[in-house]
Amino acid sequence: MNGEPERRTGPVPKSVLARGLRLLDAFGSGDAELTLAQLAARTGLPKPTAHRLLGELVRWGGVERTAGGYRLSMRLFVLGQRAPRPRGLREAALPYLEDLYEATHENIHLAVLDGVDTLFLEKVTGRRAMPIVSRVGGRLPAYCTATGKLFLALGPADRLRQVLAAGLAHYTPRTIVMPGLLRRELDRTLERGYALNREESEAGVSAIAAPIIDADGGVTAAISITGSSRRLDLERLAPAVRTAARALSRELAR
Amino acid sequence: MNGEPERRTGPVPKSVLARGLRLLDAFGSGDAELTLAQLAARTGLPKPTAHRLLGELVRWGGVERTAGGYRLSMRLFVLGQRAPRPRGLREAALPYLEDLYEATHENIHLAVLDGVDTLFLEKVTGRRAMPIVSRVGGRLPAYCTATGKLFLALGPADRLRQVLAAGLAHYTPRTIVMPGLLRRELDRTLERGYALNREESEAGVSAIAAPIIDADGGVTAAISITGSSRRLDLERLAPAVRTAARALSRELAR
DNA sequence: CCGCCCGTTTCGGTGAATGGAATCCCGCGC
DNA sequence: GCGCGGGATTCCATTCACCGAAACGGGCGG
Repeated sequence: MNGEPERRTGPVPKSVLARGLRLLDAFGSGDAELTLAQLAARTGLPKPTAHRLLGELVRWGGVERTAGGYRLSMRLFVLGQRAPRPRGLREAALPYLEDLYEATHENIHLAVLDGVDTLFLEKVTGRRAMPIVSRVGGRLPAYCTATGKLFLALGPADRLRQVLAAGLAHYTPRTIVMPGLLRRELDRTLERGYALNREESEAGVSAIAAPIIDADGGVTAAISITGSSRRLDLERLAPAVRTAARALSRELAR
Repeated sequence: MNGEPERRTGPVPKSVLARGLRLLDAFGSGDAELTLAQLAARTGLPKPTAHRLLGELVRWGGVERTAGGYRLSMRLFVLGQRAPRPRGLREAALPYLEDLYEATHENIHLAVLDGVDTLFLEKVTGRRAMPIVSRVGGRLPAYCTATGKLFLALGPADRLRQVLAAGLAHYTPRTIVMPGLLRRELDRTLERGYALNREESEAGVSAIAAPIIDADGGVTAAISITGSSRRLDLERLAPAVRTAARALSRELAR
């Protein structure tokens, strides 16, 4: 009936804390602000309960009231910045990302694997770069992104199995949706040492990515250059991304 | 006895949700990970209670267990990125910040006022920029930063009153701690239209900032260039920051 | 004017949450 | 090897914070 995606994951938890946290989760990336009724519907909580818990979240400061709704507040942003895992990585990577941006003036991403998705931890962009959908904190399926292919190609075989089990969907006509073809593509990725995305996630958009490797030889992250298919000569950019990725890997391993 | 700052703000709340959220707040920016005992002490919660609630936070995913402790997780970072207020501003500002970085190769900040502090929403930096203490999500007193002075100089008079009430402390020998001198400095800031910080927050570090103005003429944010006092010629940088700030203001007002 | 849907408030019953106490599990010193 | 201190974890009887159906108020559209 309504355009809202069904967000309910299992039954409503009985514990107050879990219910309150579910309210936070109910805010999707799409929605700037939500009404009480929407939040109650999404979380499955009775309206009075949602109302009471939201009141508490507002008092805490993580949520703020607006005329006719609720939205996540800056305080939550600040809290999130304290998380050590993305922070160290982002701060170490930033200089390298800036170098790549300056050299290419295209979109530069830092991403990690999260489940079966590539999750963008940082995005450096500018006026001259082609506008694309990705956002910091946003995600795309691993199988149709340059960074994601690295996690699949260089990671344990089980990862790919999970991705295939979850199913491959078309994002563009060029998205690789045949498991066999994807395997071939990942094999090539592995032997090349870098990954490509030729309009597989967004029409007209291509990318090249190189892996960040930890001391044990595992892929922990990836950096990519993304831009207009027409303008980008991916192969020509390979040395730059790979050099940056290798330098960052070395710095992180220290 | 212990080096931990006293984090308790008032008495322990009785509501479960507020208690759980207090556990999240207990993670300062300094500490990568905390033990159960530390968290219980900081929040004032009995150990079994803290243990139970942390278990729930871990199940939710916002906190993760490590060998011998707890830490904030990537999920919290992602959640924070969804907050609309900082996000729109950051995304709009990024191209301008990149331009400034490319032109100067110094540290570029985007900041807003939060209470009596300047809060950094974005930081663009690189290898050639002087390393400084500021971090995304971090804060410094408004009275000793270039961005902060703008909020005080261009904002309502009450802001300054609050800052003075909170007290002025030395961060460096050059920090302005005399209310009269600070007023003079803010007057000059107001008439110039941009703000300076000459080693007032960190030794050897200077900065220049320009304000982001909304449609009603209020300061909503500020951008700054920060670097080595020796290397930076602040006055020479003024046109660049001011132009960027004015352009961003116009874009946001649209 | 009326019906609809939203947000807000009320309130008595109840089970989720509580936290003191007991237990377990180290690492350390002797 | 053995006792000891400090942290983490488990138990469980008590209780009070939480619940949510129901009722209420208020704006909007028909």
